[in-house]
Amino acid sequence: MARTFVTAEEVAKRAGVSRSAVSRTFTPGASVSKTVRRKVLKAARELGYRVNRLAQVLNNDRSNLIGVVGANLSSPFISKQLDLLSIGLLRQGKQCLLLNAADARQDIAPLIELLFEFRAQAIVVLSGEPPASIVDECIANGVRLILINQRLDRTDTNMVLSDDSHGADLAALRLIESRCKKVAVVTSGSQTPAQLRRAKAFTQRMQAEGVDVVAWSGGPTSYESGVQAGRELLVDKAIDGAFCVTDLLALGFLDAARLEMNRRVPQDVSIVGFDDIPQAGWKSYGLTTVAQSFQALTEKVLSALDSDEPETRMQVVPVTLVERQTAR
Amino acid sequence: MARTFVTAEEVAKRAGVSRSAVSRTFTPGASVSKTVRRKVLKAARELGYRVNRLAQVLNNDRSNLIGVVGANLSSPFISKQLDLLSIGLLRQGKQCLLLNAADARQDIAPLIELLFEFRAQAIVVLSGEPPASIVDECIANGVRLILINQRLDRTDTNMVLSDDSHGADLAALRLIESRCKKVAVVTSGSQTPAQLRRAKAFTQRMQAEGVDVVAWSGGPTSYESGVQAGRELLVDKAIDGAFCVTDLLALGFLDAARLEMNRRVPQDVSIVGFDDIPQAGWKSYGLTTVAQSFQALTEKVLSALDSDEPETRMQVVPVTLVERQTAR
DNA sequence: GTGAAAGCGCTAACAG
DNA sequence: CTGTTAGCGCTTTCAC
Repeated sequence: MARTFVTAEEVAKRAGVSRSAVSRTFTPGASVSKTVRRKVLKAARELGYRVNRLAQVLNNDRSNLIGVVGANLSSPFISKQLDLLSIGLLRQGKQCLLLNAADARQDIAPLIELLFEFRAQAIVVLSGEPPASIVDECIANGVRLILINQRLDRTDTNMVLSDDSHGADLAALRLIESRCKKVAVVTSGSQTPAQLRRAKAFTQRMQAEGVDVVAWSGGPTSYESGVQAGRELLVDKAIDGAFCVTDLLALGFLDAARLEMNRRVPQDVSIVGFDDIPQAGWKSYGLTTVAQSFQALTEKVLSALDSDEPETRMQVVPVTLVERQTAR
Repeated sequence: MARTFVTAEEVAKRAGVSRSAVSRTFTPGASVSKTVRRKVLKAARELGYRVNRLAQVLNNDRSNLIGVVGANLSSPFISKQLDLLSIGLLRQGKQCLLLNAADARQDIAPLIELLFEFRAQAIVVLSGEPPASIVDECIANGVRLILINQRLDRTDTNMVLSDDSHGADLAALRLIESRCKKVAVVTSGSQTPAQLRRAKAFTQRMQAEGVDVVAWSGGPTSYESGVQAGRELLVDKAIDGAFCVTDLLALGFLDAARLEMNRRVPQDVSIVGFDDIPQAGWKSYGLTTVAQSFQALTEKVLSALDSDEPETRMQVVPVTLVERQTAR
């Protein structure tokens, strides 16, 4: 079993040229004669040579490594983001170093530290909130930091986020249109900043309109938590509407309403979600929800990564209400 | 602004010791005196020093980088695998270099080449089939290759896969138990080897039992393709059972059956899926399905990565039938 | 236990 | 255009 990779030196020897000639052949804008180039490529092919990017970086200091940290990678929402992001990165010729925070409450600071050690050029945070000290260090070391759906109160970081408050407002207006008298707002126990923003904006609007709102919160951000919420809340026969700050919660709530608590949706209770994950569109659900544009979010992230000097610090991506069948 | 990272040399200077002392301090099994160590650590902290792993690798040649290539990263099945895998890797102190093949038909060879350039220690293939030449090169360069749910006809590669044929057999037996007379077997148009194995084993068993089987195939591996299959197949009133080689297909089929084709499930038609993705357990579905153990699959992969000399080349993970409500 | 010095594989600045 | 010569940041003999 051959152990070590072929080096440029070996290629040079075989091709009968200098090391630098080899290097140049594999450097985009270098000047090499056709003949030398051909000889080198031939030798390289025969030997199975590949540049060692790690060694390359040592000189360049452009690692092309983009750190991606996030938790809950199998949730429909996050996985979609990751999918689009990783495709885009590859297209930009960048590599994606993925660090899974395992669960959202875990401190992501150590992961970011690790990314420093790999000299990541930029770090994209899909979920979790980096402590201020880390943000400072990113800046100090020239590592670009991009936060998704995270709103930090500082102007020196890139943030791209969906318009949560407006989305929540759309949801509120829709439920008002349904003539709801008493609505629930359900969040998960992990109360991320985004969830909080949505719940708050929703509640404000509803109360402004004189509608009763009861808040529920608990469990992880999952289908099951939604079921639980439905089970507990719908004991109250007066509740005729619900805003679940996440589709996963909404889908669980919907199932609990119909299949356990014996409610007709939307006749007895109107339900609105947030995210527009694929499952929201499945025929058994047809969830009315506030759609985040995964595509748009990802594009903003990618362009922030690509530009040399990021002019925009906070980019808010618009959301839209997707009307399906769960709101009267 | 693109400030450069602090180097070991600077730390050495500040601590008043040699470079080597610094290096030793950050090398697990090295011999440094308490005092020197303390001085170094102090200086390092003050300066915000981090070892440069990239430079480290140049000497070590243990990059700790594990390449992961796959397509369809947002499908419930793949994303779950990736989630578990990335958590496990981190726990093993390895880093995950993620390359998204964008779509399954894309050749993954170039991605693997790229991984070579990064001197990945091992490569895990979540989906897609690497050409033989690439497999050879992995071996030649001492890069361990691990294929998930891929059955290559060679003994020099690590493969971990679910027991597809047995799973398909379980599905067949279950439908026979339902007294089905004419069943459909639905695969997606991308006909992966795994799908083919399932369909084949199922068909064989059914025909052996004298049951009529009609095959359907089309579209990507998605919910929508399942819907399409249901729509087209259930025009035939005689069909009273279906085996969808993937849960995503099964869920779509189920919805089409109930909501479009006016069938009661399981009374009129029994449906069995494969995978056991989270959605299969959602109350609106309650899909009877063959469960792959994501956990077990991942564990095998992780242990194959961890062991120095992989003894087992092909590891088959058992599957189980999860009885819910879609089979009579 | 410690420093000096020699690489790891590559790129870049500098003569020719 | 090409080879020679320095490094990039780190680890690792090897003497002391």
